[in-house]
Amino acid sequence: MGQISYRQIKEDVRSKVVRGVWALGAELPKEEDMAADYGCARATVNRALRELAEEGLLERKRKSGTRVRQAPVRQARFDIPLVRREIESLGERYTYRLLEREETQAPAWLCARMRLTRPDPVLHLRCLHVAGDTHYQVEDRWINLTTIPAAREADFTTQGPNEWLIATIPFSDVEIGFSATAADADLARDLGCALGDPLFQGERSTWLNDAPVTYVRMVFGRGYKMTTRY
Amino acid sequence: MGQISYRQIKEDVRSKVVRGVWALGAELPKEEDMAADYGCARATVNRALRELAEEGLLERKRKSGTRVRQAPVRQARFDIPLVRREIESLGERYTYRLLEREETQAPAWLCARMRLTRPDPVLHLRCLHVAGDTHYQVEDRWINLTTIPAAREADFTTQGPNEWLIATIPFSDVEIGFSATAADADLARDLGCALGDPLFQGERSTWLNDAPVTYVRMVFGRGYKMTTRY
DNA sequence: CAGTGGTCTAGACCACCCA
DNA sequence: GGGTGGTCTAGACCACTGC
Repeated sequence: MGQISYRQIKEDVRSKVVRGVWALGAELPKEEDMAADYGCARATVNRALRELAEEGLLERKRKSGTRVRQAPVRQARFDIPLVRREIESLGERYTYRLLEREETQAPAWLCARMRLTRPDPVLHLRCLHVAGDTHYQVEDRWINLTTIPAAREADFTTQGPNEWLIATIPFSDVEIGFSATAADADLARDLGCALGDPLFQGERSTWLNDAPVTYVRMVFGRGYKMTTRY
Repeated sequence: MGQISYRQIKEDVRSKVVRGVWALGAELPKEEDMAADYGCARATVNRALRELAEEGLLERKRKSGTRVRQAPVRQARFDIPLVRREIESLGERYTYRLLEREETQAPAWLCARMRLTRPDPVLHLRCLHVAGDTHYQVEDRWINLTTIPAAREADFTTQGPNEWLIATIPFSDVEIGFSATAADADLARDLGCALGDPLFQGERSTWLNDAPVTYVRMVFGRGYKMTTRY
């Protein structure tokens, strides 16, 4: 007879919840008893239950025990891949183009986004990522030159700033947000859509130990949908 | 002297990566050696490294060892709370209104979304979630009456279908997606925005062991942004 | 204060996978 | 084939928290 794995226990518990054996809010046996039932060590049950709790299915408290969450926390995990990889994994040819490059001082709205107290010098890049013939994403990138002076010397005409940054700078904190926006004249031109079209956009600010690194606004072509399953 | 915890090891490793002690792509010592360095059991190091790998910072392979990911997988986790809780946590008063209710057969596009082979009978609800005075979200809900016949008897005039479903039906599989859409006449009226305004929307399909449960389209009021940090 | 989960240990065997 | 991570065990002590 083989040992039971924590994965099997996870599946078994999940199934019992889904089948209604354990209703929402119901209390599960304590780890020790479950270990005896499964004929395994408590640590094995512990790992299974701990991971299910992390996934949001269970709720655990010392002393009071383990119960099925009343309102399962529905948390979604999205992979945020490199645009290039995303496009290549679609089977399309990836093309990159630098549209604009300027050195300037951080405008007020950017100071707010990057939590700057002074208008630091920044490198502003505007890039286009193309999938096959489709204009896939416009990347509006702002790099803090006080934190990352090396960005001044980098060549962004063949490699996107995202890839350069990832390969060069580690980061410690990230703030990310998704929303809808209307295509302005620039976006309509660069993404090949109509003025005012609704577009999906992501914004991300990155810090390295409180030092502001970069802010990026990624606007996707019409009809883009960010999906996941679990 | 106290024992070292797996959390401390996680922080230490994270810090070494961020400080560049271990560069991107670099190989870490093997678990056994690290355990000796930290003066703890291998299982403790294992848990720390395993979790860091799960978070996307490290990459582990049997035989070849543990290395720092070249392109840290940037995965974002979003909590998908109940609208009511989301609004209440903003300190606003939550109001709910049922706008429309009809029993019908699943149209073709819905069959595709819910992976139906036949046009099952469905309950279609259109609801409004209000935060204070602001029209926060329009919920377009379709419940499969073959899978969930009890929905026919449920009263959705005071409680939103989302809350009812969560309290009533477990689920096993979820597909979720976010995108941008333009306000049509109905949305403009219900959300109090202009025709054609760009709106952020989420869609979610849910199954219970391959049985289609529900599909929902949630369209948020102007300017909504879904954010997270890590 | 007592019960339950949280974590650590020391050791073992196994599975995978690169060389 | 051998090295590395993956997992399990049996036992221990601890930390939190409801009673």
